[in-house]
Amino acid sequence: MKPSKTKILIVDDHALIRRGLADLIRYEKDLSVVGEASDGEAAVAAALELRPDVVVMDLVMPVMDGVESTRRIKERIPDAKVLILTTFGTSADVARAVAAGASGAIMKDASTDSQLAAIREVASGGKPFSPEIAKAVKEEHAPEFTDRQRAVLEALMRGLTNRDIATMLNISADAVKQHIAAICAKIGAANRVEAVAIAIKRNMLKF
Amino acid sequence: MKPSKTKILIVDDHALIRRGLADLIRYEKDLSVVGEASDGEAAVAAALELRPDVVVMDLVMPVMDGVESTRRIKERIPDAKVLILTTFGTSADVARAVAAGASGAIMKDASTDSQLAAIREVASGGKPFSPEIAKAVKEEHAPEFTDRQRAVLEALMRGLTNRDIATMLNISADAVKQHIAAICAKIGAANRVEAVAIAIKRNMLKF
DNA sequence: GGAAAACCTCCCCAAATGGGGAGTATTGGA
DNA sequence: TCCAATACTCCCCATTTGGGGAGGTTTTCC
Repeated sequence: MKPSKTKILIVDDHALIRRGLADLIRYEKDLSVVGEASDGEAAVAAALELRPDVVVMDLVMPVMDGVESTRRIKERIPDAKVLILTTFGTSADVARAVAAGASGAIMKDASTDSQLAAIREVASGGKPFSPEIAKAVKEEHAPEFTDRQRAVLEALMRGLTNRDIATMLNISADAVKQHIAAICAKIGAANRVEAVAIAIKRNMLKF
Repeated sequence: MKPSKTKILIVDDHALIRRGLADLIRYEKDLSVVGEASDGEAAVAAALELRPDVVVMDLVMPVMDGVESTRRIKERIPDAKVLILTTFGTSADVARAVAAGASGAIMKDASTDSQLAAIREVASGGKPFSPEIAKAVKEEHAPEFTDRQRAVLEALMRGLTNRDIATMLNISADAVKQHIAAICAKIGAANRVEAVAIAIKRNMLKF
């Protein structure tokens, strides 16, 4: 019996990405794809059944996203390592996925060599991060919004005025103004318009 | 000599997607990957050299995007068919790519079967579109912006005031207001804030 | 216990915005 | 040729906004 291969579960809603990754891993002697899943919920089920060493996980998926799926997998199988595969280095979701138990994150457009290296690194207990992601996480320093700020931002996105938002949240219009000022200060926007643009760009808002 | 295979050029900045697509095509007797490119500029050069029958083209890429690359390839090699491979069915870029000469468009998250079918269909002169894309293109009915409106929208996104934009474009602030009103009317936004949010969501703005 | 952060109230005021209306010029298609 | 669309000018006026400042509460963390 040869030394056992690292068992990998691939989770991505794009068949092409799954196929690319599987093909990439196929030629590696120490790695082996044991299963694939196309959404977060299926990933949890597959992980429970297949007991992979490493789960390569996309973030944006239907049914259940990568963050929630990571959380559930780590809850039930703490030994499984999760490597996030992301398109956007600037996403706050990466930080949330790490908080949920992910061991590392790599860009989808990184070289296949560095992707393989990242898989091996999480397998051996390391915490690999793409330079872009490390930079983004460090620089942005999680300028996370409070619940209130997020609620205001979502209302702004829908074109509501301060008065509308105030009514919706049962607070005064002045309070809304202060929330908006806090949001702008936090992300360096000149006004509500830029604030919404920046928040959407940085994936800080669901839509 | 067997009947010649359809020659395919793969253009995508994600190595995993290129690999997935190449692996997908490898097992098809009538199709053959003759080359790959990771950006729009390289795609033009590769197309000129390799003379592919079909170019499978991503839209979002560094250096030169898929729309411009499609335009240049069709200019020089009118016989080459371009099949757009897109993540977002709602993108106005798809409509622009078709205007630039693309023969069809398929979603990245479609089944591999339908992706292969789309490749064969463009090769034989057809115009395949994913149901989502056809629907989006039809429903949205191309609420395309004029150049002016796009310029204003991009300025709004950066948090500029009407006066700032007026100065930038060398027009009056009132003209800017009218452009904004036209934008809002076109996409059904209540004000500039929602307009920016909608435009970004629908991928009508580069950022 | 005290500082910090989040959240809220009210006030004032200047600037920005949005919604009218009224008119001119240019362009491109029916 | 005329109509529609685009693009611009100016005007008025009500509403919205941003930026102050000056309080108050609660929760959380050191």
